[in-house]
Amino acid sequence: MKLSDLIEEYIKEIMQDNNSIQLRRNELACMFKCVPSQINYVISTRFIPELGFLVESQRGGGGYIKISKIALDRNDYMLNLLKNMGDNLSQSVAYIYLDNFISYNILDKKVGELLKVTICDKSLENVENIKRDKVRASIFKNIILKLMQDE
Amino acid sequence: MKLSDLIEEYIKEIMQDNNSIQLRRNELACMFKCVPSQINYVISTRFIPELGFLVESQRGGGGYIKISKIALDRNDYMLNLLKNMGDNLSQSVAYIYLDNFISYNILDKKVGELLKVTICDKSLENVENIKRDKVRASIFKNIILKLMQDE
DNA sequence: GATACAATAGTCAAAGAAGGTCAAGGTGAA
DNA sequence: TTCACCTTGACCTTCTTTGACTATTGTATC
Repeated sequence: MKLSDLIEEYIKEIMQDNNSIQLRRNELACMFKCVPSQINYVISTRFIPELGFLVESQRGGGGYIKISKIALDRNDYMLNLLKNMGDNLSQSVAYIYLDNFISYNILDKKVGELLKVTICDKSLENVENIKRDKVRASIFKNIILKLMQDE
Repeated sequence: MKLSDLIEEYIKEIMQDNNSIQLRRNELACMFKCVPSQINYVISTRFIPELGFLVESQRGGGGYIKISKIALDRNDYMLNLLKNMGDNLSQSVAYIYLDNFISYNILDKKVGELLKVTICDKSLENVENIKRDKVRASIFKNIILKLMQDE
């Protein structure tokens, strides 16, 4: 398993019983025997707003990184996504959105995984590379619309 | 015996007790003293959907190739479709297939309707007209595979 | 209060670690 | 000989790890 995954797991572990935690970046880096910026990498790829996390930090003596779970209303979330996602969507970001749908019980896990398949690079292999993210965005928007309609 | 056959045999061997395995491409290539792309060749010629396999992969550090068996016997209808549907699929025929899936209880009605959205003409509006049915077929095949995945 | 220093965290680009694609050339059976 | 299949290597894309450099904040000193 990758270092980043381990760090992610560790943080999620200690967040299990807390909606909000505070970390010392250097301490964590030391604990996992990596450079401090690795922690930033983990946070910026796995504790993003799209996944329902809010990150705040403070530099200087006594500095910290604070991670909180934020409560999202499902419709607000989807509407927000629709408005802000733009016309292009990469596979990895799409997966993050779908994982988020799963964790907010908007989608059943199996259905979420099935939807990943409909927008993965492999399914879209016949679309030219440059247009792939655009097509994916279009499919994804229509999925959202359908999900909102079913409400 | 050819190298490709040996590699195929090896993979099938370790799949005997597992419906799903993960490989490291380079490791395997090293083990068989061949170039890594040979592994791709083996996979793309011998672990294809028509033969009952689903392949997923991840690049980058900690990357992998995952091969799963799909449940062939349980899914005659879908397998048949997969083999016979060809490389192009119109929206209307796709809808018929999905409706069939629903009536055979392969899919929940809601999920089926959601999947229709992912392959409808509107979702694929950014794909050139001539290529649309081809892209749809690709997405559809991947949906079938995922549905048949034996996990 | 201003200044300097120490203690944090952030940014970004390069290097590393996978896997993917494609086309050219090799090989063997019909 | 030909054709289908196999093997190889150069080049591409994606994700992770590392480190040099930067920015901010708290604290001690003047």
